Amino acid sequence: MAGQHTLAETERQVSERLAHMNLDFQAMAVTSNLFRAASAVRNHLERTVLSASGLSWTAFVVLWVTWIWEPIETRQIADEGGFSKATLTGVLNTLEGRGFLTREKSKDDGRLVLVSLTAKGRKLMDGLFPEFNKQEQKISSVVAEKNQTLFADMLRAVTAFTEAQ
Amino acid sequence: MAGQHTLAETERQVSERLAHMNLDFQAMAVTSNLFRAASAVRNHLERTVLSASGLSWTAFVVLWVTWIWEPIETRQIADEGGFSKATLTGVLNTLEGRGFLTREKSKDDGRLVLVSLTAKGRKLMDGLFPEFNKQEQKISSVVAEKNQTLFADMLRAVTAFTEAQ
DNA sequence: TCGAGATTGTTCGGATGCGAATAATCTCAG
DNA sequence: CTGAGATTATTCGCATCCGAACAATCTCGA
Repeated sequence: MAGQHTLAETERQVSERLAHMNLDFQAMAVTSNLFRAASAVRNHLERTVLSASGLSWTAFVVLWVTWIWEPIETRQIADEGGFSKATLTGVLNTLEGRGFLTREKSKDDGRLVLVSLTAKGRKLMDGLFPEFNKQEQKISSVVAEKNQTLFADMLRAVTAFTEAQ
Repeated sequence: MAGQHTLAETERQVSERLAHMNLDFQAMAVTSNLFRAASAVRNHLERTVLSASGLSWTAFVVLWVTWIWEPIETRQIADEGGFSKATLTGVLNTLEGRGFLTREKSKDDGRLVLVSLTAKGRKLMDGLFPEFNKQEQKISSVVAEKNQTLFADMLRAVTAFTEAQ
């Protein structure tokens, strides 16, 4: 990112190339900036916070969701994190191998697997998340305090609508 | 997504579990909803628009950036798309193999590679992008018209600040 | 009771995705 | 002119990532 072209230059070039197509450029700007922002923030947090612990973004999300909800069913981790069950299986293998969490068959329903953090995993999150949140705070501060709630609300609305489709 | 818990339930559980940690919950809500939104929109667009053409999200981004700027240097594609050069090499191999674009060594600088769409690739984007934009429009419509510019501006600010870090 | 259909986690094959190392090429001080 | 350093795309190894197929398990009407 932060490429040769500024965001403004890119948007100008886009409207120039696609002027004849009768498109909704405002909608294009919304989604395109949504992805740029998510991608930039993700890369930043991976570099500044997660890489020191050798965690990928997805691995961190899995740990975080488990931290909040443990014991948690795997299908719920995938739901909360927004990735597929197949992906989750692989990440759980990695994290279980590193000793951060454990899998356990549910007694009530033989199809389900319950995930919990180990003491090591809990210690990792206790140390990592405050640092993670400090970066979140810095990033969010570019949006004026009074607009942050509106910002989060709009993002929530986009999520809710899209998932309902 | 659209899991067992609503967004509100999740945020309540988070503040309950982490109440003792003195965190910035508003900042947490901003970034967490940023990723949920980006992920939901990406999954939705992949399913409704891209899967019919057998395109991954990243492959589509590569084609789109090339469509706008061709002929374009590979390093710029990676910049605009927000992924690494190593990733780009693989995706370019895939797309070149399917006949959507071509690579060509720069005459001015032997290190650079220029990418252009083939007629087949251009035809694909001519057909695909209007449909893609229609979905973008539907998604953006959940944000009130008068707020869309503010929304895009806030996303731009987040991107700019984060990349500058 | 029982079996067809639904649900779940895993496996499989193939396509991203990245950091580090590498070879080719360019730049520019001396 | 020249060679040390910078820049670029690729390669390599490994960890995601996904859809589809699969086996195990559960549900629930007949």
